[in-house]
Amino acid sequence: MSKPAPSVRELIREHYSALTQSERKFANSLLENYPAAGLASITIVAANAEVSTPTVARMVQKLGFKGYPQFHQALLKELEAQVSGPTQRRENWASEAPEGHLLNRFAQAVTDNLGQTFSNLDYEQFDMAVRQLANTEGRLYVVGGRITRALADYAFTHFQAIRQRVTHMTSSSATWPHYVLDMEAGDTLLMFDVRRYETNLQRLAELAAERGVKIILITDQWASPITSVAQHTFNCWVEIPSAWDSNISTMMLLEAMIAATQEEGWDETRERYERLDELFDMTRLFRKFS
Amino acid sequence: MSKPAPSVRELIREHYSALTQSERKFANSLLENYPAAGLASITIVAANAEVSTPTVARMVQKLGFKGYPQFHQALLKELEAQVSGPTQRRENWASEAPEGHLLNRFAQAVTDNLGQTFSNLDYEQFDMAVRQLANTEGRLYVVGGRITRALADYAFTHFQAIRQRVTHMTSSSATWPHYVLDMEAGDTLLMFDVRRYETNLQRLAELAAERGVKIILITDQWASPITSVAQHTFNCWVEIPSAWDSNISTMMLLEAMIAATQEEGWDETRERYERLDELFDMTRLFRKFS
DNA sequence: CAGCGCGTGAAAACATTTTTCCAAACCGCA
DNA sequence: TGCGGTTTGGAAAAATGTTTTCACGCGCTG
Repeated sequence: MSKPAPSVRELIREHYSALTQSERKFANSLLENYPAAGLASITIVAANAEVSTPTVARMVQKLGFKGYPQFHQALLKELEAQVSGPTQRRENWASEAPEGHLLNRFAQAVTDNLGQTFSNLDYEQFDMAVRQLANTEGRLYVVGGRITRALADYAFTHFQAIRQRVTHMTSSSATWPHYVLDMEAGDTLLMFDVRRYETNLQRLAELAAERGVKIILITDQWASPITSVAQHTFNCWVEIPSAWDSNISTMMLLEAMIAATQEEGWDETRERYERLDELFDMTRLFRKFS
Repeated sequence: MSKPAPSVRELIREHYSALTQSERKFANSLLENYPAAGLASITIVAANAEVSTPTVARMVQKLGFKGYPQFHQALLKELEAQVSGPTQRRENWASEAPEGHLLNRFAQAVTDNLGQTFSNLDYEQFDMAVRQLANTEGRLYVVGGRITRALADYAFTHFQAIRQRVTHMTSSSATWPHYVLDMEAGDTLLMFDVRRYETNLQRLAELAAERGVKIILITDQWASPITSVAQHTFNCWVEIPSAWDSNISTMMLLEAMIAATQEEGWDETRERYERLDELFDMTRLFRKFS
């Protein structure tokens, strides 16, 4: 063969859009546990993925194999090539990219950041902050800086779905005084401030604190000065080999908070969530999967 | 099992003295090309070693297997263990939180997602997409859906910093036709579409594709239908134990793209970047660390 | 050199796997 | 709600793989 045969993984990617729902179910099962989930007989493999044998048979044909045995052989070849291959895959999330490829350097940095962030996370603080976020007696204000505005937006979109009384303070600091005017003791202010800490944000934090607002601050490993007026501060590791900072760990923390908040107030908010879900269902074109 | 199962290699050595001539012939053939020479069907394996099928069948029974299929399975297991062994060792980001704490469950899910996303990433596609993103001859349009709007915003903020001619198509789809009007062949459209794929986005993609715009699609593991008109599609794993989907891996991919784009066109954009940096410096209050 | 026993593989019998076919379920759509 | 196309899995048919049987050949032994 002149071309290097594409891996089964690649074949799945390539044909994924042409696969039916059950076929995807199998594809996912295979990708999740690759390639082990494809090494047994078609009967067993199908049973593991909870689809029927014909489904698997049809799918491997879609991938371009003449039949299941061919597919099976292809997987074996890959496995074997990997074992006898030049270097044992590196322990991390090496993509197939070459050693020094940006993707791999990047993956390394992200791993480190997430690891650091997690191990420096005080889960009791986390739980308290979550309780605060789930408390719907006060309003919840969300605000971010130049870069973190997107995160604040993301937070807003989700919190809005799971609780009432949420406000996104737009990035134009000119409008902030209006919001502050309405803040009351018992309200919560979720702030994002990573380096180039912004003066405006600090002023806002001070004003809010004076009014008795509880501040939850998500910042970087060097900690924004807002820390001093915040109830709860969370530090996220953000360094990557680049001129700017990564917000993946920030995002991770945020999502964890959203998930926890939702779990916290699930009984009360479930109905709300389902109603919203239905509203979207009414306009959607494509079905959500199982 | 209490004892670690002995490898087939060991079994052969152990029983070697009890093997007949033809059986040894097969044993040697297997050891010479281990374990590949034992992975096919008994018929083929026997033919390769130039012995008869019964010989192989008898021998594997001598080794202690009930039949050829069991022997075959054992070889597979070994192979698989070899491959997944060192790789599988996942970093444990466990915070100090208790075992079943949401933080730990969440960390687990995120690890899996990032791992999956990375290993399914086609780095050649990635490089091509990056080259497209770095190409400033055409405009770069960025757009997202209901949830991914925040990501599109994040992308916009960064791309705007590193290159010229970037447009963020606001989330209100009513304004999209105006943008499409101005699109030209050679332009690039960076789209985010994760499930509950949105009809509007698909229409937009189709219109843009018709005008010769290159589409880079960032979607989830189930692939938005936009795939069919996109130049480059990237799948991000998004499942977490929650009613909604995680966008951490999406964010990771996005950041990797931004980093790569910046690296790609660094010489041309460095000056631009520094100038912007200075502008921010002029208004900031707190010093950037290190 | 006849007789015995073991090793071997052809071929038959058997078991399993794979494929094909088809009817039922499902889905989007009018 | 009913229609038309697609998807799905049960079951039978076909193919393939595995095991067993058995007869032949070889070499050793008395």
